Amino acid sequence: MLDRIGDRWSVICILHLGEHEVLRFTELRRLISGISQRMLTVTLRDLERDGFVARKVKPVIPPHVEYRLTPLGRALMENVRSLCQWANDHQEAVRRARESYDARALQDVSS
Amino acid sequence: MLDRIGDRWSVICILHLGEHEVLRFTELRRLISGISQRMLTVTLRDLERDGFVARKVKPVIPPHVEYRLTPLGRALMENVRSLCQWANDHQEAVRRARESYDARALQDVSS
DNA sequence: CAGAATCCAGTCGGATACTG
DNA sequence: CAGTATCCGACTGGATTCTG
Repeated sequence: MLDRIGDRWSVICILHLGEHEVLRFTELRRLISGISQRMLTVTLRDLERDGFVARKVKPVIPPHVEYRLTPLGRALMENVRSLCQWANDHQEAVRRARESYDARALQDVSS
Repeated sequence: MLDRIGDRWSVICILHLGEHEVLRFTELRRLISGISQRMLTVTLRDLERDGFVARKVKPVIPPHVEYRLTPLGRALMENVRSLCQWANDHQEAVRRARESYDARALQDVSS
């Protein structure tokens, strides 16, 4: 299951669905700028398969498909969100660590 | 930073370092059966670069290198562990969701 | 012991074109 | 609108070999 958490697009999808209750395919596509429609399709199918997202098709023309989090998906979203929150709070520390590491690496090369 | 959380080997490394305080390269390698020495090297260097892991080299022959979590790394580990805990608690639900999805998918094909 | 370097097969994901 | 299908370049990570 950690695969899904480790997947960039899955996380972003879940986060957006967490703030919007229900979203159509194209709405999600617009929210997640940069995602290809192929990856959105694949990601949503995987999330649906795992029981995190519910997909409802309204049989009209043109097609109308809604996505929303299941209770399980909402629970996952809470966890993911708090992890993202933590990541956000400490990203500055990581940035500094990287800078100092890279600086040391440069030193080691020149010596 | 979510890259690191999403990386399978990073998560496993962090978890092991969370229960062992300090580990040598080969000890980690043995604990994480299945990892190649290349990926262990790469993973540890990335974790060190991000400031999650401290690497201490004792200049003896043969080499003796120790890895341990930094305070930042320990904080990350707590988060990761609770997420893994959640994942574990709900993996059965996911398994069922997948089964029912796959069953439905088969139906749809045959109809 | 703890890596570094190289090679290479497999996978991922973007771009594009087509459809009910 | 909401996909599916195909092609293909890029990156990933394992296996292997070599080193202080």
